[in-house]
Amino acid sequence: MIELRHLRYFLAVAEELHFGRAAERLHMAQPPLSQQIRQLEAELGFKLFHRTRRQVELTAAGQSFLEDCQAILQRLDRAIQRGQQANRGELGQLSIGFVSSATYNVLPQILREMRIALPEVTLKLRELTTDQQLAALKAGRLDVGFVRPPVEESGFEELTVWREPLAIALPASHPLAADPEIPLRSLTPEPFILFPRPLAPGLYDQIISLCQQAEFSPNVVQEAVQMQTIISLVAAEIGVAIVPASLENLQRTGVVYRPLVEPTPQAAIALIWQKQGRSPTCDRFLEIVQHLVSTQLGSRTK
Amino acid sequence: MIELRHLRYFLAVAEELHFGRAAERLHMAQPPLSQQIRQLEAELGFKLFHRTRRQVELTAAGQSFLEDCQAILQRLDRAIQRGQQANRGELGQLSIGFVSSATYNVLPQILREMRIALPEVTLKLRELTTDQQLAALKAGRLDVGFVRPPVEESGFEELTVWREPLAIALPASHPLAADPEIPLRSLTPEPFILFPRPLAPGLYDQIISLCQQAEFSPNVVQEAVQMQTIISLVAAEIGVAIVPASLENLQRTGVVYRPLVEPTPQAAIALIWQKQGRSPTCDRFLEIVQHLVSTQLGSRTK
DNA sequence: TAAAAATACTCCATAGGTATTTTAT
DNA sequence: ATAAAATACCTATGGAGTATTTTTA
Repeated sequence: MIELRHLRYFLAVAEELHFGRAAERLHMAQPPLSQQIRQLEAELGFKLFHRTRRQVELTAAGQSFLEDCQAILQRLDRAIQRGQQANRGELGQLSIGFVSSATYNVLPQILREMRIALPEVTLKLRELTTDQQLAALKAGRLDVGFVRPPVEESGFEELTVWREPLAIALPASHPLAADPEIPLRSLTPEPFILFPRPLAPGLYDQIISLCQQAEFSPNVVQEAVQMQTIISLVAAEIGVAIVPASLENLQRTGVVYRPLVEPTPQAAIALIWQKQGRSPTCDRFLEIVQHLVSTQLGSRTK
Repeated sequence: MIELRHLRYFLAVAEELHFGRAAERLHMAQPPLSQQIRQLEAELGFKLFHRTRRQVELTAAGQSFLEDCQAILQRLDRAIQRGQQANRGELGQLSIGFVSSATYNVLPQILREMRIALPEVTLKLRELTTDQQLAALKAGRLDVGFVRPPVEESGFEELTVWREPLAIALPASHPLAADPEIPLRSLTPEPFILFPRPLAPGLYDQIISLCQQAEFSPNVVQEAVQMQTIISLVAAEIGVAIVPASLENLQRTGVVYRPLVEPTPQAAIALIWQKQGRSPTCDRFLEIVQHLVSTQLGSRTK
């Protein structure tokens, strides 16, 4: 059976064209080297060298085999390198889920950082709702997810990466748009646009309870799944919406964002991942996000 | 030190994802297999498998390494195949020298045959004079040569691959061109075009002695190295030339070829090669030419 | 408790060493 | 006569086997 030993020995002899010197280079005696080459030739079924006692030279077949051998040994070195890289999480791919609103706050900076720190990692980005992400994480189709907390499921770890107040999105033509900030109670008679509760129950409940503190129940005239759609409906003057403040990064003609006079609950985005069975790539990603949160994103929290 | 054994074992375990079954497939016991994989992991510096006693699965690094391993083992198989091919002379390259006139008789068919029989052999064709070929053969820059005999040098083997009579090339406007064949003596007053003797002494001497049998010495007004040039000079009405009959395959307006009335010596082309140090490719080529000569070229000899 | 991998040990095949011979220059 | 590879023989490392233990689902 051919072993790498044979190839390494052959390479040395082919380069030195001298069994004695090759053996020296390999830190071994000459007879076992001769023996191993002989054995290799027997396995291959052809002679590698013309031996004329006084000088050794490659046969045509030996020349051909030499080139392949060099490539094979080189390839093995590369394979080891790449394995070690993958082991350090510097190679591979990472499936990341995110709620649409994450596009307007944490995602851009995190992706930028990833491209710098782990350029060889391919990111698979999938916009999904919080519950879709939970399902995908459990099925192993996602490595991490940016969701709207709370997450009730067990088996997950969680890191809050973003906190922000709520704000009002209203049509630019609306009379209240003239004010720099808006008391919640003044929205009592307004038609509201909201997303279906199962989509992000935490955020949904925060919005409803905020209204209830102002002693009214929002008059929901339209539901929409994506934040972009909600804002489009506001632009169409269907109604107003209470949204996370970072949505103001989604500029759209006909829509203005105004802060609330009252203190609002903080809408959070959390990064979640499975406690067990993480890939090294995933670990490296978590380290990077953790570092970002503690240095930059964390301090920006409003 | 990593050996192919390790890679083969790893491949089996990675495919079976089960040490017991993999060991079975490898016709060995399970403990030494576990040991070898463990050893491989130690050499590599990273874990290949997540072992949870009840199930084995590849790590990310293991996945990466697996792909490379498959490629490496496949490449080795191919390397052996190619080495064996080269050993049989079905792979490699062959440097072939030839005198310009060989282009008009033996070369085309031999090259055609080579392309069919040994398509993987790259032919390096070099048009050289007989003496240049001898020098190149001795220096190892040529494997074989098609020359004009005789070859005086020792250390060569020789095979006559072509014999042909001599013929007259003369301007179409020449009065003798009207005759179907020409008596040599009628050329006595003509200006002759000939090549320098060292270029092909055998053929040169044949031409001169032919003239002397007709009791004249040719009046050489112009020398030229290549057959093409000689024919061009005939077309330009500089003179007439005695050439190997197969030159009629070099049709050129203004030139006609006529046989001689007298029997002429046979101009031969021989294939020569060094007695020692031939490559397998060269041997295969010689076999093919030998076969062609004995079946087709030989019987065509005029 | 049952299935599978790891551990402990034993053995022998063979890689590699030493001494010597052969061979070609 | 000499340099270099081949041959002969020996040694001991380590690959592979058997028996057993450990682990977790």
